[in-house]
Amino acid sequence: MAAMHRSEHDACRAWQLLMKFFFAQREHLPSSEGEFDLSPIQCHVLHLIEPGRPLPMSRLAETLSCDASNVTGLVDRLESRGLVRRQPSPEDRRVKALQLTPRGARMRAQLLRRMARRSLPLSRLSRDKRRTLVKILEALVDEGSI
Amino acid sequence: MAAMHRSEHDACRAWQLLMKFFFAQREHLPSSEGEFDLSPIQCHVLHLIEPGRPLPMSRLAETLSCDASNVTGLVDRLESRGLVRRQPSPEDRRVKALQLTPRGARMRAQLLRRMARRSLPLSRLSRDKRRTLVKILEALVDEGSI
DNA sequence: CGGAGATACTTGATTTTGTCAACTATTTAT
DNA sequence: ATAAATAGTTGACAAAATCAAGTATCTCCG
Repeated sequence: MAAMHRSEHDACRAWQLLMKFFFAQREHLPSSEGEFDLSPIQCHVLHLIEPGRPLPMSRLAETLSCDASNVTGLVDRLESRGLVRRQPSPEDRRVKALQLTPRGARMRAQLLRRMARRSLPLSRLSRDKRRTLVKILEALVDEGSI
Repeated sequence: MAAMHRSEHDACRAWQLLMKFFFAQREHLPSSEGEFDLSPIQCHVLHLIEPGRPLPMSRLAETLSCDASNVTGLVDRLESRGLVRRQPSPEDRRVKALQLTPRGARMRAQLLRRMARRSLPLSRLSRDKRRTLVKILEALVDEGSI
């Protein structure tokens, strides 16, 4: 620890903080407020499927860094609640793309609104910090290359 | 979505990016490289127990925003691997404080070193950005108040 | 002092997440 | 045309998470 370079130390610290934030944030997730009955992961999946932008299951597995069979299970549960639909792709009949049902889209919108609301840790940041954070994270997640 | 204020939009985006980063990160976790046989959560718990700083199980449950019984299970598994010890507190005989065993401390150190080195996305950031990120996350997680 | 209520942790039942290996169907590449 | 790769599913199972109920201990108040 003492022998750690400054840059290493920062990377390490950033990792720890991100993990802490991840867990801390679950407390504020709509899931724990009863009105939705969604787990944190289900919330995240709903967030990842943008309305009108079908998402192949394989891409979801990639984004979640998990096994494809896990995605099958996640989607099974979301589908059984009528939030998501599997749509077979015309170009490649192996792939099934995920689409929000109208109910799923409504739920997602509610979710986003709820997460953005006041008094959550994120909204307590100054505007500048929030914009800076977004920029740094965009670089990290490397969304530009998609 | 269209009706969302700019600040809400940023908070929302930051939330999505943080979640994405969290999942992307798991791919690079030591757990998935075989040499340790620890799940991401076990890594995080190990990270949270600082050597020489016994951590009451209730505080761990708080930090993880989860039920106490979940912590019991997590600690059971870590204890059975000889990484962690439950130490009954002398002042309050209800609480059990978690301590790293020598083996646990070694594992934790390795973990930190490994997390800092690796070609993680984090190390691609400039030094300045990394420092800024750490500062903003500290504000988010509100560690100052501890 | 003594009991009421709060707190820390455990146990048992149950659901959800997550992994792996094996399988089907389809596509790509040789 | 065949072989190899890819997308998804299934089944078996471990790990993570929740809830309700229970034990032990502590705190506080009359």
